[in-house]
Amino acid sequence: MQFEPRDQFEQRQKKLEQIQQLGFDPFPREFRWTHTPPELVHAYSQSSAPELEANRRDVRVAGRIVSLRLMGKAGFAHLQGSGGRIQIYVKKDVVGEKGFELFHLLDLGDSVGVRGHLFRTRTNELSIFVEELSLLSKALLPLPEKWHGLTDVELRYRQRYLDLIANDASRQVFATRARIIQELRKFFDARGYIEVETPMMHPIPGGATARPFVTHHNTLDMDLYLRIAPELYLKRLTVGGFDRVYEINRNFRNEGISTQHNPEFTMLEFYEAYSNYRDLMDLNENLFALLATNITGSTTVKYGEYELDFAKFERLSMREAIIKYWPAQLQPVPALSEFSLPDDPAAIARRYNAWAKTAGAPYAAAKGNLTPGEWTGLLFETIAEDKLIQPTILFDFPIDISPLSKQKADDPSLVERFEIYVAGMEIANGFSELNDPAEQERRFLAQIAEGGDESPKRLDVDYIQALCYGMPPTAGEGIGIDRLTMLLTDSKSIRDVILFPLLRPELPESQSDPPAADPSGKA
RNA sequence: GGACCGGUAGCUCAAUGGUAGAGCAGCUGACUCUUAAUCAGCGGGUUGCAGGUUCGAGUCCUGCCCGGUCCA
Repeated sequence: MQFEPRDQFEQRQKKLEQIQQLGFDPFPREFRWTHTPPELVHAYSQSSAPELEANRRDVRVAGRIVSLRLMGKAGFAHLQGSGGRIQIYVKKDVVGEKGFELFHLLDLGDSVGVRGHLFRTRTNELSIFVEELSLLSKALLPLPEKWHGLTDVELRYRQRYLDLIANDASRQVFATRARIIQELRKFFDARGYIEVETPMMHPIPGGATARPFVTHHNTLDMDLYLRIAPELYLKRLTVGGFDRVYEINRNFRNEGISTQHNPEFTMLEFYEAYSNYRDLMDLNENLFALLATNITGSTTVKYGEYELDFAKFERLSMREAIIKYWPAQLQPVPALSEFSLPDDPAAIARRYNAWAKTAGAPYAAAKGNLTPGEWTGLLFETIAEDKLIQPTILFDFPIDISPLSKQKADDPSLVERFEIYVAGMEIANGFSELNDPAEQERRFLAQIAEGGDESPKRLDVDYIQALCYGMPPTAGEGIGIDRLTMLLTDSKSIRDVILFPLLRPELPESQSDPPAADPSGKA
């Protein structure tokens, strides 16, 4: 075992041995504490020095040493734990010869426990007057610099534990993420939903259009796919009579990595029988306003340069969004009716692209031949998506890009589907679920016929069979938890809200070298 | 995949093509109310990797690795 910086690592190991020689266990098994550091700071913030002296408070506190000021026969340190820190004062007279020797052998980063009583220093800082000091765990490697913390983003992701120790803001993000998930559970539990867990390994990947990760089960000798979405299993449960179900769990998509994409990401999916997509739109407006208020204290949330207002959602059809954000320099603006004839979306795209080339605007680049609905979707992504900053419900999707949604009664080229966009990001996707097994089979077969990496290879007969037993009219939705957390924590990269985002592994050479004889002659 | 930016001590950062530095952390010593403790002294580098240009490269060129941002 040998890590950089070698000199400090060895120095700390030497101290560890000295601590053992004093008779202390450098890695004891437990410490009984009465308060966390932030609990004390909060509970006694108003207690004056005379009050604390008159009414002695005995406490036992554990934490990591994050600052250390030694002065001859006394010293101060700050203990950090549970997201707060408190100062301790250690005096040789009080802790004794051995206790003070231990204090001198401590380093920044060590975990310690103290027993003592509260007092205030001359500068009025609430502190613990230590009567007994225990080492709880020796840190053999030094912490990042105390003043600037850890700023190297690569190190923050690779060694998240250091980021969490050094950067309180990072700790806060993940604490907030946990509260968001708690709030979501409360919201759905209160509405009579039950939480379920469905398979992460699927024999046929389904429920989304994405390239899956493949793995293999040896005993059954079968390939399995890490799920790209839980959708088809959750809908089997609505067939089974779970009329309101939700699941919060990971999805896996074998695709690119960006500030908005991680190959594994967390999704909330929920299904509600006897409701349609309009009901879910209303539910979302309530949910987002409530979440924003409970998490940030207000329905208006700062995100980068924007003030997002979750109290009001704009509702736009996909076609309306394209028209609304159609470039002003390119006239005439297409009319709504121009999207309905089979050849027209492609024609609109051609006209847009011809202009985009000369204007240097984003290009609606199609891979292969697109159907009219695919053209409409592509036009939306190219022209409008990144303009949807304020919370927006985008609805009326083309059927061609919505294989699991129910058609609109008055226009079978469209489906009862919506997505929620905030800060130019897709946050949620919901629809009235297609529950006609014959129509679902036709759509699956069309997908398979189209081929490609992102299409299913086999018909999910089992799912069609489930629909044949009758699925009630149902509305369902998925909400991306990572992106939602980004919005509510003002984070601009998904990696800042995922504890351990996927990174390319470091070159192994640096740490696998056996320690050789030192050729430099130093030592 | 492409463009641009970055990688220097454990951490945070300097260094016209001309002797690789500072602060923090570390080590030795002093100090019984400090708090970015202070004071005196000391050690610490394959400048991401491999080539090239040059009398001389952290700096310029080429390739590669890792990361970031934007685009596809």
